[in-house]
Amino acid sequence: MRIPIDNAAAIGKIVRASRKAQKIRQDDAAGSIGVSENFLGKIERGSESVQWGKLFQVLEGLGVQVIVDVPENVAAYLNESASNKDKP
Amino acid sequence: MRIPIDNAAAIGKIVRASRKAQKIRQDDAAGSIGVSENFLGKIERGSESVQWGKLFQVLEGLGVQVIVDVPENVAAYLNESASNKDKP
DNA sequence: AATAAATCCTCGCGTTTATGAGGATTTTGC
DNA sequence: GCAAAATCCTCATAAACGCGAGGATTTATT
Repeated sequence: MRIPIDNAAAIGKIVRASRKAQKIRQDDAAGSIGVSENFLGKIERGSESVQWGKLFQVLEGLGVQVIVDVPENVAAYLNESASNKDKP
Repeated sequence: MRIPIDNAAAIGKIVRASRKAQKIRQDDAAGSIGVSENFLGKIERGSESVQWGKLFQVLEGLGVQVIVDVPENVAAYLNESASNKDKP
């Protein structure tokens, strides 16, 4: 099930729902993922000032896959300088 | 074009490619988005310690849509306590 | 090759984070 | 409605951030 993230805080609801779907407490989830309970709570409440790396770690730990949608022409600029033969 | 993010640092390549596809310099992109050039560079280089809110702001500014993929059963736990009639 | 442009990196500074522990407050189960 | 559990919030501290400015290094242009 794919869900678009419209604002930074929206990721919190995803995290909470994912955790609850697995029937585990904040406390335990935080512990097994390797962050503090306080921090996980902050994420779930929609704090935007959390570190990306740690947030990603939580998403991974809860089985949430992150996907980005970019314009087609961006593809030509990925693989930085790996024989960029299609750049206009 | 949808691209899965496998590790926190991978978002950097997306940001850089998106910026280059628009042919704007770090300097200008950073300015118009409202962050420092230094910070945008950090993101593009894959720093994981940047704040989620600011990273999201940059993604938005560059037209990168963020999507998450969660297990189906998570849906029942979104809309926190809005008549959750389908929770097992 | 040489110059100019763009990106990267370091430094110091003020501010903010993440954590742990403790106690409120809310939610859940009986 | 009560008691227990879960979540939230506050506080203090060490650590790390984000910014600005300056100079290196890389990449582009002629």
